[in-house]
Amino acid sequence: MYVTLSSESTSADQAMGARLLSQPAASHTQHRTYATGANLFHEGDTANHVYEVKSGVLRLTRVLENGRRQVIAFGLPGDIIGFPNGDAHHTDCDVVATAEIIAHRRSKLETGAGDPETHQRLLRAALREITAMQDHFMMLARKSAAEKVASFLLAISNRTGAPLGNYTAFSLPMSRADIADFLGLTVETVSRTFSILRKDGVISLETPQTVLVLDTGALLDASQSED
Amino acid sequence: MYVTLSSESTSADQAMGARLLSQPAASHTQHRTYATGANLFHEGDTANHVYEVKSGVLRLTRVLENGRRQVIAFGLPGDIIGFPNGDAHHTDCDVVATAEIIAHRRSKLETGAGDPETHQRLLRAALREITAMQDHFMMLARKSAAEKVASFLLAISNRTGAPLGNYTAFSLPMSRADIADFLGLTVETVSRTFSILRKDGVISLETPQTVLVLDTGALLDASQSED
DNA sequence: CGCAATATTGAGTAATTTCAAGTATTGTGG
DNA sequence: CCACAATACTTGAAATTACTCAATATTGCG
Repeated sequence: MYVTLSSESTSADQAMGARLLSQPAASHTQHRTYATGANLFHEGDTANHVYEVKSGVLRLTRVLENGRRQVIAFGLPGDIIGFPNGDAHHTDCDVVATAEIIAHRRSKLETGAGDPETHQRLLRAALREITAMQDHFMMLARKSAAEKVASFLLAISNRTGAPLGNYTAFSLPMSRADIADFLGLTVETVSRTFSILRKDGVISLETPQTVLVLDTGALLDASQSED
Repeated sequence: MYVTLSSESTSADQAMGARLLSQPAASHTQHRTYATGANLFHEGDTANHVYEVKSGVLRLTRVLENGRRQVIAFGLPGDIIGFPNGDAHHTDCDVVATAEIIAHRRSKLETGAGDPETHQRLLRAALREITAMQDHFMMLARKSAAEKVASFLLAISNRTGAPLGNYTAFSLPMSRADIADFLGLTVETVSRTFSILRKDGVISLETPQTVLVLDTGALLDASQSED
């Protein structure tokens, strides 16, 4: 059971600087709330923690020299992210929707000494992450734009959706550009695909960030073309 | 330092059946040689081991219901593959080129008790795997066919290439279909791209499976379009 | 040597991107 | 609170890329 504290240190200027890493570390587990736009770490930063998302949404990104960007993953509640390779983080991690985060010292992942239970939990999360990324491969390499967008909406819906009458509602805090960079599409293609789903009565958008799934079956069909 | 034994049990009929998993396990580490075409495990199999590649090439694949296939990774010498999620493997693993394999019991990954050094080594391999997959994301989502093929050749060249005069030679034991399914392309596009690289004097193919890199610089340029 | 499997090449097509407006939405200073 | 600027999203048309289908060539194996 985790106690989620909204510490007072949530202001943008503090959060933006990832002050977390420079704080005196009294315990091995820190609870913090990060505001939208805050950065948890940059690519190349020394990795001292892995992060457990209790609420909100994080975004892991990687940028190629020529500016092309890839969103590696979104961190939703329940996810543990920021697994380092060697001593450094290999992605940027930013807050897309105000998030309560538990920071676990990296040593808890690396050795079971002291807290074997957390060690096991983090290890299992890392292995789960590998499987999740393999799913993402299928998405990136072997699905059409329509299937990608439908799969994405379905995944978010299943993870964070709430029933609303016969429908399912959820918020989409990330931008169309984030979605495009996650799915390997352009912003225009993502937007067009949303429009088609709307025209077909599969979803409805209260605002561009608020989705109502009207026909889950149709969305499921759209997520995996038949043949 | 590892001693690589070519055990006598290399015949196809034994290797094909992944007999390894049903053998009495006297030790926690087994050395085995698997012939081309052999299967180490299927998706859904109970995962008792992770596999360290000493020589040869393995292939990890995943298949969608509608038959679309994704090659998740190739296991080259030095790689450790087959990290399970829960108790089951989530990919198929087949041998593309006769391979010497060390099977480590899964327990060695899961707990440091007994052999903390191997535990650490396997854990680090899992984290390295996450990073490698993130690189693969950029490839699948954000590169053109030409860039994908060039990146792929470069990666294999760096991992397994041998100098030959001023050039670099290596073998490409996997089929064009495997390469296509790894890069998210069709066989035809892969073949065409090879032809272009050949016409441009970047590579030369002794046989379709034997590559000679004539101009590493040009290959490097091709792997990351300028802008 | 001949056959089956694999790889290459060609032509036409479908899908997504690119470029270019246009329309909302959001945030900011007056 | 409003006007304006900036940002984000949507839509359209043209261009490009990779795919599909089809035929041919090559390779490897029995």
